[in-house]
Amino acid sequence: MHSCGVTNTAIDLTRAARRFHALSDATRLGILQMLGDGERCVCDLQGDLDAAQSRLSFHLMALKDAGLVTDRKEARWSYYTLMPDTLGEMHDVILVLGTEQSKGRRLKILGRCCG
Amino acid sequence: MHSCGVTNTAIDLTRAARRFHALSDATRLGILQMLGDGERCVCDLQGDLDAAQSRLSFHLMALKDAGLVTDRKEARWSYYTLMPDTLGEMHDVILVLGTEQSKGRRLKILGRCCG
DNA sequence: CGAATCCATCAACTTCCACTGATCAACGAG
DNA sequence: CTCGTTGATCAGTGGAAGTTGATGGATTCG
Repeated sequence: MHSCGVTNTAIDLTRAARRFHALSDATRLGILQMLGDGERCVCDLQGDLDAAQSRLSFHLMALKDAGLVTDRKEARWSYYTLMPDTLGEMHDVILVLGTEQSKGRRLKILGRCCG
Repeated sequence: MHSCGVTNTAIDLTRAARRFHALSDATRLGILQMLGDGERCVCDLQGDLDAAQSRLSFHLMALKDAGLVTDRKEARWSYYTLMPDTLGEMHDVILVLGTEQSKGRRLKILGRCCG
């Protein structure tokens, strides 16, 4: 699946583009950052990100469509969580992008990782 | 700078968003993929990506603005090259996003990487 | 039940992107 | 010098994406 094994892998560019689009907004990145600490309900995010409710809902939907988060309803609240595997896939796409054929460059990008 | 060391690092979300935006288009990802094999002139890309010249120019500009590629002029031609460090930074942003405070989750995303 | 909270959804509007076709500057070749 | 090639840039256009404010459904609490 997604490992640092960076195989040849013909990437689905359209799919990847859609996902990167989900990351191309500061509000959405802010949401992901908060979710990095664990599950959050919308009202929490609303307070911390100082965003109108409908705006937040819009961005959460975008993240959900991209497969970057999931939601869960409990009582009145909707809780959102990261889907770490998707971030993992995207991380791999970036690695592959910089490297395709050249193993040498790959290691350079990886830095001291996977050394 | 960008290493798998994934430090705390307050990320500049706006800057990151702008960069991810550059990756949010299949044509641009295609360009990056081709540049993974090494420097290319615009006319090469044009042939292989089957894109109109002004369209290509537009996307190359977007990639350049995002710091993902550089260009070099020689005679009649413009040659474009990847800037691997920028891809490296973005790769780190993704890692940090999934992790912020939680070291445990970080390792999970990294998979077998960084042991 | 009635009031309040949480959140998704909708319509209206604005802003931003991507694409096309045209033009133009730079360069090299004949 | 003239012509063909390379590629940047520009104006115009259609459509997608983001924002706001309002509405309504679901749920909880008094």
